[in-house]
Amino acid sequence: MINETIKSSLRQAMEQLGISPIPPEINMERPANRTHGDWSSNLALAVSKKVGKPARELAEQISGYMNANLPEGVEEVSMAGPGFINFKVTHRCLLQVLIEALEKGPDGFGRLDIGKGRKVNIEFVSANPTGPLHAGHARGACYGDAIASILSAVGFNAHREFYMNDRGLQMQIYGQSLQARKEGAAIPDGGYGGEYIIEWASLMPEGLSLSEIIEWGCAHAKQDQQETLAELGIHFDTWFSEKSMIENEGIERALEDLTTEGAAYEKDGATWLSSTKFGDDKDRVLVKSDGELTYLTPDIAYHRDKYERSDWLINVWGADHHGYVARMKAAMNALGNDPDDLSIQITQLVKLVRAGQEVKLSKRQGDIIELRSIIEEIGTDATRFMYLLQSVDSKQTFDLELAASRAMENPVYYVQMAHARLCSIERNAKDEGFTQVNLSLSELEVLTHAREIEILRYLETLPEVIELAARELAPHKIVTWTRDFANAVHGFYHDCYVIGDGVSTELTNARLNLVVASKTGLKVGLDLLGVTAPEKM
RNA sequence: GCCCUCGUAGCUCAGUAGGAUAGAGCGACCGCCUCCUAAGCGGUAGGUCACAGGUUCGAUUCCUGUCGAGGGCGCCA
Repeated sequence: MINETIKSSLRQAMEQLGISPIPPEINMERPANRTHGDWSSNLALAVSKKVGKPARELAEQISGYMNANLPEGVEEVSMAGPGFINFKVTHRCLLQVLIEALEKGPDGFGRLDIGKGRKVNIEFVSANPTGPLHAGHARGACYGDAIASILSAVGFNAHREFYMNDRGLQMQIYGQSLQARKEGAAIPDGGYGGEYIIEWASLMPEGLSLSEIIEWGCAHAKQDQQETLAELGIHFDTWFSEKSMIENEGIERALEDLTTEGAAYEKDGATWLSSTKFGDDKDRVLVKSDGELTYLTPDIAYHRDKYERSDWLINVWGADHHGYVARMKAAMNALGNDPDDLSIQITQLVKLVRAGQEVKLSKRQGDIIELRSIIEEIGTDATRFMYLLQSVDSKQTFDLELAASRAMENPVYYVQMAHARLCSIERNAKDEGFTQVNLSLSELEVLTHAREIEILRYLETLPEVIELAARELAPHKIVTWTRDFANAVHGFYHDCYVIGDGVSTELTNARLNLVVASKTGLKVGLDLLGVTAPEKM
């Protein structure tokens, strides 16, 4: 990478000029303003104090030296502002990204190996098996799946996991609700009042016992959820059953070990976790005085199980669960698992509007807008793209009507259209007898138009963007890149004809390389988001 | 009361491991098709980065406080 080359030449320049101390880490960044160059270093500003000379003076000295001894791939070094050293990269160096993208293709370009095959377990959705997935599950579903894809792309061994709370009181109530609806009776107090219960009860076989009803209901809910997730292209590696930990005594063992570690105690007829010892603000009940487990206890056993199977755990939880973070980390800490290996990502709420009007998420008692109906309304691609559009740290609002529209102001269409246009150029070129053939650097040198340079510059940043998205578990950074890159593609499309009068054969061939490389970039980005890259629209 | 996330253009949001003139899309206004999808491209207007302190050569970014929005503080799940 060119920035590595620049770093070592900076270091060399300091040595030659006798400037010390040389910092262990030299910081290279992309200047916000392109006229400042392709790369920039704040080296002079950073060391100015220690060296005892003004930053501008140091920057002047270093850039002067480097201009006289230009590293490979650098065209110009300059000092600017309060003491930045800016680098302008050569045209040839910029063109290299084309060769890389074309050689690696959509399955290789932008892939890194920072994960080194480490196992990361991503638990997300984990809806109760008592009903269909609803609007509230959408953001976590899209987010969890996207970070799993991104982490895979940077060399982690990613595992998608869904935790099913298939035991406990709420399953009893769910079963009783189904049973009541089956018999045409009123649902019990605090029961599941949703419309879907009536429908599901009618699908249920006659004459089942309550425990059989629960088993049927659980399986039915799971299947229903699986279908919805499949529509979104989300497939879990593991559906982990809470009940299975009763059968294999995992919960019991967790309780015993907490007691052995001195992290659990008895009080008022209940068993408590001394979570305050490990950073929580109060102790939490593990076993209620009636002998029933709280939600926390099986979840502790479950997380411990995940620790045994993975190097890194990521949980995607809704904002309403954030209060749960401290106690889970405390419990893991008590059991001797490093809480830093557990990342808990909280997703903030999403508000839906339709044509400017807020969409009420809960329709009536027990019924919430189903995720399925959102997918039906706006389509799979728009669902994924829109839910990934913004940082999960922020509350989000988006318009269903806009997301469903086939119009330029719809960001999904804007990006997909850029890909479709590139494909269209390829098809038209083929009709004219041109097919894309990988060219050499010198043959690509005809690509000098400002629009072409802009594409090269954006394309080059994709691997960095993927790395950042992985490091920060932030898929929306990839979304932003695809939107910016699509903008560059549309500009190129508009101003640079690939085939036609006045375009030389050499230029057509070079531009076809740019077209295919750009397609690769868009495809890589969209793949990571789980959005299709259409050939035609 | 305590905890979490957020507050950036009229609207929806990027940006911040401290850096140069704070960006995009939409909306408004003005241009651009005899030519690969005008489902597009370009331009103009629009900002006290909620507010007040602090740290720093430098703060939208870090710290403290205030205000505002949403969420959470159960022997519920």
